[in-house]
Amino acid sequence: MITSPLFLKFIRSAPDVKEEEVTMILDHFTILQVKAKDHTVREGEICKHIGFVNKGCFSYYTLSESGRKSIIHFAFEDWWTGDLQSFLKRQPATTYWQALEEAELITINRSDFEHLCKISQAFKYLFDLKTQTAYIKILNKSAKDKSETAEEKYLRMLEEYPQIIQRVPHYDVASYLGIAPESLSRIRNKISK
Amino acid sequence: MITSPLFLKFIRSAPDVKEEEVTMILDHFTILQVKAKDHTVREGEICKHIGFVNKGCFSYYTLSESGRKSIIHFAFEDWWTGDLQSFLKRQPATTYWQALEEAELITINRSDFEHLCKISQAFKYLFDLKTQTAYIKILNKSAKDKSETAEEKYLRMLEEYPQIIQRVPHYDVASYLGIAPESLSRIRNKISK
DNA sequence: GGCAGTCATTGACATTTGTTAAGAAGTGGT
DNA sequence: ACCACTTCTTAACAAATGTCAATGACTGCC
Repeated sequence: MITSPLFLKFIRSAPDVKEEEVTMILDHFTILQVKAKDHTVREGEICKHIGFVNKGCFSYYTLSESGRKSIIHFAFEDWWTGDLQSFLKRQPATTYWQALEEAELITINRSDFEHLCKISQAFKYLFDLKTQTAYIKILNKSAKDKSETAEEKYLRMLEEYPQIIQRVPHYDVASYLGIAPESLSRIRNKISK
Repeated sequence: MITSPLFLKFIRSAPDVKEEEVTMILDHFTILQVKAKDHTVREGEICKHIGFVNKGCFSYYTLSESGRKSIIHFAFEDWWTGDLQSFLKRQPATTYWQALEEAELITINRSDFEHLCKISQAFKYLFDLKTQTAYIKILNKSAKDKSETAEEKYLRMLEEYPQIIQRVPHYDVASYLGIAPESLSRIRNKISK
């Protein structure tokens, strides 16, 4: 039985959800311990489960043809992990998901997910809302990424996710910002003065 | 009564949808003619309706504090328009939506939308799927935008949306690519050789 | 037809960022 | 404690992009 307060809070945030339904939802999930640097999804594989980050943090990225890593985003506590396209459509994944620290995921597999969506209005609601919110967020981010300089992006990141620079290797932060690690160093140096 | 083949095709793409339900869905929509350069949404306003682009094309963008325009994307035939966050949450919009050509929208207002989602499983399904697909698309795009040069982004845009460069002012294309109009000119000049 | 305004292009120059290489600092394993 | 390895930083130079200014093409209006 899942007891994570973080996850419980998330489930109970659905409108008018009864404890009976909460319990039923929880029953569909499993705890998964992930070691630092392990991948939970790799390109080409079918993503078998999505997971709620109860502890730790993940990066998700793509590799270009030339082998260049491009970090799309990080997932900290309270976020979901997994290649959505691969999970939902049972297609090969196009992204990698890697734990940057020892982590704990609260996971659900594809068939349990489908079943749960059918029997729980609350869970379906939460999932669709999460997708909607994430979509709106990345649209806004996309606009800012186009108009800001690297330094402005870095400062905005510090405001929005001050934990990133502490918990994530700087070369991954640089990739997330779309710049070279050396450029990030320069920017940090300039700011510290 | 809406007769647009494009819109009908979209509605009928829902699984197991009967003609009765299709008719009911259509009844919730209204045709809106939009003149070139008119805005359907402005920052600060509540977005009253979302619209299916039956004809024409739109740009949607944000204005930074310094007044700088930043094009998030374009919407051609078969896309939806409207500030989703504003529409769904009844909050002031953060984006502008502008017709770049004379256009025709098939629109629905907020309360009809809510009603329709409740009475039509098919419509709710189509809307959530559209959001999901758009989300996945922009995630993939976000990754590429970070790792590609401006020239690569321009070439990719030409492959994915060859119509853009014909139908949209180049300074808007440049903004969409996140570069200065002069840089776009240079890239086009270089490629044409 | 002429005029004003907008848009795309070009060139010169400044600024930013990438690349390459080197070294310093930190980390983990034995 | 030592070594190997990774990460971060710095410097010098190259490449890409932004900025500013000027020009020509085009459009719509009177």
